[in-house]
Amino acid sequence: MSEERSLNFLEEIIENDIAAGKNNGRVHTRFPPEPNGYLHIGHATSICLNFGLARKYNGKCNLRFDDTNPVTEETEYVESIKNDIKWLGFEWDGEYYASDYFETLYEYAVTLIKKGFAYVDDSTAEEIAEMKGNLNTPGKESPCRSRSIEENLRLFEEMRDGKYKDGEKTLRAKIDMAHPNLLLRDPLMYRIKHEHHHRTGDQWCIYPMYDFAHGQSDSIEEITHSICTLEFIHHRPLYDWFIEQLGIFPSHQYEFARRNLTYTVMSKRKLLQLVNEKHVSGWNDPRMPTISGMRRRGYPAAALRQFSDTIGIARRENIVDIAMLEFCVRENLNKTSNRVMAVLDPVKLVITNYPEGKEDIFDAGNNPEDPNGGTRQVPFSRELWIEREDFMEVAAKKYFRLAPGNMVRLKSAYIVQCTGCLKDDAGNITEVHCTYLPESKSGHDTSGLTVKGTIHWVSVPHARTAEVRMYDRLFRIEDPSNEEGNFKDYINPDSMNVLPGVYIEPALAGAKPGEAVQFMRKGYFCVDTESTPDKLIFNRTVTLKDAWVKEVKKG
RNA sequence: AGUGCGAUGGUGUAACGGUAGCAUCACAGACUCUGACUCUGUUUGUCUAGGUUCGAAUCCUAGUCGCACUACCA
Repeated sequence: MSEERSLNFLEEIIENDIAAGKNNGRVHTRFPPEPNGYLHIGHATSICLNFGLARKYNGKCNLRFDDTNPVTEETEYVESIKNDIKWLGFEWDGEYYASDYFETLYEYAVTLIKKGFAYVDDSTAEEIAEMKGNLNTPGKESPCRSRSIEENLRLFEEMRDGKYKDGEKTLRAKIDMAHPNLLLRDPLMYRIKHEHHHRTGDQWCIYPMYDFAHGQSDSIEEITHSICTLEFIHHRPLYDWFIEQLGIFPSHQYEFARRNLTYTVMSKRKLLQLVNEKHVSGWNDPRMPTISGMRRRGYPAAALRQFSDTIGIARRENIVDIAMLEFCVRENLNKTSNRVMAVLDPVKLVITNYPEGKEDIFDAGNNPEDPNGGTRQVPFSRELWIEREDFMEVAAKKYFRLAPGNMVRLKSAYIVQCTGCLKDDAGNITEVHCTYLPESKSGHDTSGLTVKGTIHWVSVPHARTAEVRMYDRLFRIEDPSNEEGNFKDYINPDSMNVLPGVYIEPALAGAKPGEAVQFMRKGYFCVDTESTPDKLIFNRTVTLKDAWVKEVKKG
């Protein structure tokens, strides 16, 4: 039955907490995106982690938008984020916004001022940076540090009332300007921004910094396990300090290593650049590692969940081979997608002993992996389209497709024997000729023959056409971010190859956007969102593994 | 340089003082009306040097290497 699976380090922490009766055994996580961009595969694994942990331990998981910077945040992103999480198959327990807590946060700040743990600083950004010191020299205390509590209270209220311009004053925590952790050298709690906020409008002109919003929001929601990536590890002492001084619910932060993928970039800044500079068509371009891009590409949500599960979770840096993701995609699609025939690079096959005008209709199984997958009808005639690469005038060794004298099975139809080919003046093959064996009809084969090769085909008079977009990796090297020079220098020039007139079998005529199929022997494809009944468009989701390609490469 | 975190096959992840395992990749073979899927097998690993111990990936010491932190971003 089910194998005993070892726990990851977060599950261990949680199980220990439950065993110790911490929080009465309650588990409450949260996924805290900032609504300033689209979610990517890294977020997807974080979503699976946070929601998955809550699910596993009968807990809850909130969705909380970390919207404390009105300059970059927009409602458009809120909607796309919610949509992506739902598509991934998760439901949040509470939908919250850090901006919901602005009033409470303000009161918390007042509390800290009253306790002498915060002060208003008149220093400019440059002065603050100057006084901060650096990695090996301690900082200097601001002249404002010794202001009286009464004055701080008055000034902070005036900041809120809009009496000061952007950057004129800040509220800082009073901790230790000589602390080896730079974040503890009197970090900023509030800054002035006369900006319109996507939810609170013009109600506020002071906004809390991440460090004075995130932990407090966790605490307000009584989050038990606040999970974030490793770069926030230096923030944890500050996270704990604020909670302790405030005496509020003690949420705890735990960090894990973000997961990187080969042949891609993950930072929002770089992704934004790809979009803005039109290297891709948008955030949901099928080559993008965004959730919306992968969805459009045809990656099933279940594959993303499986991927997240498979790669696990740890605290060491890593770069996951994209082959792992592709494996998960293939494994899911193999079980669920119907097989159909499409000829991407066509050459005509003429069956010289098949009467002109005659046709057969074959029932072809939709999915060998699914006994209840049903069948569809596929028309057959004297002239068929086949792949150009399925014929060789002189067969290479181990090549068992069409070549003069060779026999192959036409999938779901007859066995044919190649008799030769026609060429144009330039020597290009224009037609392949063969004869068929009537007694080899699929399902009623009495020929007694077995052939090594089976190829796919589409009947010429019955064929429909579609545009097929052949996608490949966006970058041509494993780790574009770590390479010398600009990451954009490593964009794969062949990341998208559009085939305008691919022949597809007629059963595909009514395919709807989002529908996933396997073009037999060619890969998994899905109908693009831009597809219409008049102009069908397919995206290549992922290729099939191809032992023949490897054989050819070996030479 | 200061502080913190980390180091297990090509990649990801287990082993919590007692047989270095799983997945993927690669390779070889079987099967096949998809050169797919499936099945079988193979190669490849504990950063280094000491120490503790009957026994060390695990504990200790010293080193090496990598990453993060010096935004009024999150």
